[in-house]
Amino acid sequence: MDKPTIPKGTRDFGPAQMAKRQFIFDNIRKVFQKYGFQPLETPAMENLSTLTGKYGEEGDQLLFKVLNSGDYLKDVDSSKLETKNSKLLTSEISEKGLRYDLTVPFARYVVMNRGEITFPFKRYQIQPVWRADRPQKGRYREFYQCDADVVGTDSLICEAEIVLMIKEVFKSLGIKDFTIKINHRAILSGLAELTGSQNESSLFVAVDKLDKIGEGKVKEELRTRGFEGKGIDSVFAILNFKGSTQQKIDFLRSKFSNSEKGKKGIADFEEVLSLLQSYGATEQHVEFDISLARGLSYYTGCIFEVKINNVAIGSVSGGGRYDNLTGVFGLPDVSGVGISFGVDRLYDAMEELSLFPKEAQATSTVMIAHFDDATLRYSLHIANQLRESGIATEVYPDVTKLKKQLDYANKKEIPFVIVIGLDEMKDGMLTLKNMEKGEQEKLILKDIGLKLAVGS
RNA sequence: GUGGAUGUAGUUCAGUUGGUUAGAAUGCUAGAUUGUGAUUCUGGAGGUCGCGGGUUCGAGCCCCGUCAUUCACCCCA
Repeated sequence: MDKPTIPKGTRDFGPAQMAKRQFIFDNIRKVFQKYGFQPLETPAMENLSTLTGKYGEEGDQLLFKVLNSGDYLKDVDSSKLETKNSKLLTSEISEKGLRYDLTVPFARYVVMNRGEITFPFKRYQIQPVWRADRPQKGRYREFYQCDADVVGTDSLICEAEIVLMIKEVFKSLGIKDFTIKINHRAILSGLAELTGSQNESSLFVAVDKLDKIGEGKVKEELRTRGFEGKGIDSVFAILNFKGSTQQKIDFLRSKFSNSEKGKKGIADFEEVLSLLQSYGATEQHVEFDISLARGLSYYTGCIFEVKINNVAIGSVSGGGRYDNLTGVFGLPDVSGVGISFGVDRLYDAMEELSLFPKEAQATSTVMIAHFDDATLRYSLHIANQLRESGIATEVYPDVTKLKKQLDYANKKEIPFVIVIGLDEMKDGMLTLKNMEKGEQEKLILKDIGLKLAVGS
């Protein structure tokens, strides 16, 4: 029998990891709720027809597909089997797939429940998603996303509040050095117009790699994709412009005098900045990045991406506005905007930066050690009273040497141990040991309760 | 889908031009300490060297295959 394993790109999370992950989830959830978002869960599986075609051709290949139940080959036309064409066969033997992100299932939900939903609808969703690509650093086949989206309004207040939420989430997690990159798809469209090419998406994909592969390679890629030298030069004249946000805006405005799209993008972006000011927020952490494109093709307005500085991991959060997402499900003209936090990458980054606070390593506050059946039995009602005061308490369940019990408490990083022997049982003065300092004192239960309640 | 790297104790790794019985640290366990952990000292358990084949008198080491892990590309959060 081989040792058991788990599938590539998946992970188990032990108690220590879970405590830290919960810390991240809890903080994100609190922020989402504070901004008026309500929870939603959707199934792990969606109909394949819901998922395919939403993420581009590459995305379709990364979908995990679920085989039909029962004898799934029985009714397949044998001539189709003979072709060995897996794409052709997929639709015959699989009609369900694991969700690839949370936005598309959300759009599906909105369309299905349009009658009951009050718009604007603000929902958050914290669930795993699956992608069948090859795992590497910061990339998993199963990972959690924390999404907050608003649909049914095109108010730029939503964009501004997304920026505020990002700031709050990072503040609560203790991450100080991060950058919120913002751009607007219409600005990119304006850029595309300058090249005179119709091939917008190729331009976006190439430009998005700018900070990763550099100007030379981006130009090379654009050339091989059929962009003209003059157009490329005009794009880079803009991309290479250095200056403050306001200077960038002014510069772009001069370039976009003939571009309706470009002008619209700039106006939106300026409005978001102005709204942030009205909230009393600063532009700290916010960067106008004209090269930011983001891959998902459904974005149409402002786009966001958050990077933690000085950590070699991809972006930990991203989002944007999409005007047409519900359109593919038959509900046009519903605009939405959303943000997604990648918990797994946040975890990796925070671990690398040693940012998890002590509280995130949740364990019992106190353990009760004892010597024999009588003291063990006596310790049970002590435990009960401590728990009634809201103190996380555990009793060492076996009668064994004190050394072993303390060893256990030490390994679990339980900060306090109450030692109960015959003496303690007689006079009610319990021995409270502080495991960190190694000190101990004798106290009555009530005082121990007070002390631990304050400490925890 | 493409390319590189790595597979030796529970874990992290060492292992000489191929040479006899494969090591260390850490962890685990028992004791020094019959009411005190994380530090100290002593003992013990723990390995089909990923798997299959080949070369050789002899393979952890060389060759071929295979599987797994991992990094990068493509792509993407």
